[in-house]
Amino acid sequence: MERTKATSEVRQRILDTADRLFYQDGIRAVGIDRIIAEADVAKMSLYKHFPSKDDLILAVLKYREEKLLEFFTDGMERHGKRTKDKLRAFFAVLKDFFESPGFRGCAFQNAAVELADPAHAGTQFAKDHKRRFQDFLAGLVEESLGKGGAKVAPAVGLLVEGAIVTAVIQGSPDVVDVARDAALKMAAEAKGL
Amino acid sequence: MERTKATSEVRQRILDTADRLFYQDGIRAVGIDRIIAEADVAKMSLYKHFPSKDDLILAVLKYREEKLLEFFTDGMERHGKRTKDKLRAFFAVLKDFFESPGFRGCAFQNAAVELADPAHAGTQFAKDHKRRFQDFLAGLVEESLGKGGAKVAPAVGLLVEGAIVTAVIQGSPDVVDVARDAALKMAAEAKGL
DNA sequence: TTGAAAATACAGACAGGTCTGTCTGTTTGA
DNA sequence: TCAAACAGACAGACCTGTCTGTATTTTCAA
Repeated sequence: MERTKATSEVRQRILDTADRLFYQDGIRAVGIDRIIAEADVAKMSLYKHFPSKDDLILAVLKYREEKLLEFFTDGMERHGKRTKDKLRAFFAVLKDFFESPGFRGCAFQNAAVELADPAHAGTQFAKDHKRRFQDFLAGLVEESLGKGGAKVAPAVGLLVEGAIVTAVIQGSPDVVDVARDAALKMAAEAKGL
Repeated sequence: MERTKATSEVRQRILDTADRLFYQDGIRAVGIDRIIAEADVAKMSLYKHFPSKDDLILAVLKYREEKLLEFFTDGMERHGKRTKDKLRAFFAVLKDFFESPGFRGCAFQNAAVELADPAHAGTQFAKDHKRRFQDFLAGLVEESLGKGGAKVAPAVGLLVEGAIVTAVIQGSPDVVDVARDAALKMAAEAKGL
């Protein structure tokens, strides 16, 4: 297939560079000129693939969600060999995430804060992503607890979100242990009843 | 007295306006020109009170922490008349916060995300604020549970942080109920043991 | 009480830089 | 030949921070 369009190497280079810079320094702090310089492409190439910066932002968020899903599914499989409990494996991957170089929290959360506009497509996407992520997490909890999982999944989600923002602010991944222990305890008690 | 200096009316107007605009639209999205226009002051007046925008940002964060402390202490006293439990009163005030007009999450969290620079004085202050806030919360938990509170306070903190970011993303304050119920349950179980 | 000096604030031009997005023209490779 | 990418000037808006000069208010002494 000569779908050069969809898999254009230039387009991919722009996406990778923008993703890295947006996450590292913030969406508003990174200009188009810097992206094209570091991606080593012409300005018109960028604007051909992404008609505006807002379009690029949205494309980057979609791209990042793909990579994040991959990171978690791969990671859980890796950790799943040692840990039977899916929830425990999830928190192990979350810890990997916190410890990954350049970790600066949840890109979707950050985007929503930076955009500061509920009508922006990026904000909408961030909201949708959080719903999908919560569904994913609720699925894991239910695999561990059965139907009773639906009762504790929302609270586990809050522990995870809280751990993310706290890890960024504190500049330390240690808080993930607090979240994991609390989540496992909640799960154990829900199972006990 | 030279009270004109410390409580200068112009200075206060700048602080109030900048606080409102920074919280509403974001620190980077709000320029000096807009602040002086809405505060109805001259540009040189602003730069006399705050030598740079970074100085203004820091001053606004300090100012906001004062107001936040006031909001919570006042609110807890108000709710405390109906609720004996301090932790329960805290979550009632948190709900008030989520429902306040123009709610857009935690200003310190937002500042840390927007500044995207661990060395920035604003980022440092945000980190310090979170520690103080967590200490405040831990104090409440211990008042409810005695020494056992130290065990659950960190997890309660994560529930609160998670609730804040989730309320913003979802655009709904309802999630505070999830956090409250989970926190009270954790507290009750810690007391039972 | 009055009048001059000093501090404060206002008004707005300006410099030098950045931003997004457009345009023209050239090069490259299939 | 033709589409994609490169190179870079450019417009128009915005940014922070400086500067000059005027007006208002406060202070304090005669």
